[in-house]
Amino acid sequence: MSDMDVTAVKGSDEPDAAARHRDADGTRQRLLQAARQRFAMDGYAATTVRDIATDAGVNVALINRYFTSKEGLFEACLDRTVKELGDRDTDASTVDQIVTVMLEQMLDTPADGRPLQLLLLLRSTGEPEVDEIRRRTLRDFSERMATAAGWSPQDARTGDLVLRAQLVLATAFGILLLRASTALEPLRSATDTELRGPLGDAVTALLSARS
Amino acid sequence: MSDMDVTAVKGSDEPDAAARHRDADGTRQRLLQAARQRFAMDGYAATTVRDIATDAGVNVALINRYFTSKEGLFEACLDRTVKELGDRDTDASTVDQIVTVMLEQMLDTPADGRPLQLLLLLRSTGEPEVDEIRRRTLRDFSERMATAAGWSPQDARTGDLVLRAQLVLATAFGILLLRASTALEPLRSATDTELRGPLGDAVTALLSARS
DNA sequence: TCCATATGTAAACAATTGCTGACTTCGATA
DNA sequence: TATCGAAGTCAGCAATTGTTTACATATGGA
Repeated sequence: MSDMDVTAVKGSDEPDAAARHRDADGTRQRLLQAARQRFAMDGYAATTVRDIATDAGVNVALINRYFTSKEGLFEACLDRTVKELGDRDTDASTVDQIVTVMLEQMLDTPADGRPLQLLLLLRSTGEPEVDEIRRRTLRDFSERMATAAGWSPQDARTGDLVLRAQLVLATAFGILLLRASTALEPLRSATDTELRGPLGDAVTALLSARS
Repeated sequence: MSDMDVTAVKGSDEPDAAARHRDADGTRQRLLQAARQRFAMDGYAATTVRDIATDAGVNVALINRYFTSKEGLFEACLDRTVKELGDRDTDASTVDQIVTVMLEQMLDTPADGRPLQLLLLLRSTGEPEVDEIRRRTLRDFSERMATAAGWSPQDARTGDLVLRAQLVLATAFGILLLRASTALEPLRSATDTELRGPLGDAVTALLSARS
């Protein structure tokens, strides 16, 4: 997470090592970014506010100033994930598109921490209220996926499609965990090309219309 | 904290509230059982040695006496899981049998904490040495599964079967997490009967011989 | 019976945790 | 320029953490 080398324009609001001082919004973003990374990778309890502050290159006290508490910072991270997850992929209407969206979510695009976004939904603070947000988000997500796969609440024949969509979700989470957290080979080093085939088989088997 | 909730501990001799005094081996077992439950459900960092001791109905200091440290206790839990995982399912040679074994591992058999056993392999202490044990165990497990599905290291056509087996593993872990830790409905309440169909479809699609 | 030792208990240790308050410093504005 | 508020720093608090130490007590063999 090196600094952007935007040295061309003087007086720009880029977070230059010298110019980023006294930039409250920039500081908030740096904290959010560092927190997402830590929370997603190591979990809530294993992450220290001092870790986050150090990663962000920011004083520890500012976490409490800008986010009230460690838990407040986590909720802010969660909010962003929930928001971005709500915007995205409302267009996926076929199983193939679902596979594409899933791969897109799970692929390493180092610029934004996309795969970490999802991983965050598996991390718990222990507070029931925050956990409920996670649960509802996952519920919504799986129901949208089920809908894209043909689910309609009235149709009894598609009754288990939500469950099946949640199995797809479970697969995605398992892959993310084994890759990012456990670093299991060869899964960890598998490219999206290598993953697309097997993952497509699994998702298709789970979501395609059956007799 | 009443003593009622610790009587669920499986002991060779009955751990009666009166009779269990001065039973070193029984105390070790009570600690191991409580620790597995906590570590698997809440993770390593979120679990307190005092939590474990209270669950086990045992003095905190005995953790260090019998297992040296919190991490030593975790390793002892891990050893047991690795051992039981090594013994089991060396006989699964067809995809159907793999599904059966997976369901057996994931089903709630309250007596022993089978699903928690697997979940433990996702929990990290942060110590690289302990993590390596987890990694190797998962690697072995997935290679055994791939072998059962027809993998041979020489045959290039089965080259991605280990990766596919790890996707099966990922699915299992995801399901366990979403059920036990996140309590996502309807997945959490799904019976093994309801799970067998979808899970069978996914595993078959991942591991069956393809053209 | 008596004592050595295994087992368990209680209290407190040092380190780390999240968090707070008083302080300084910068920058915009009157 | 003087000033006031926002942004950041610093030191330290109170609580919790894993661990250890000193002590109590039960148990079995001499």
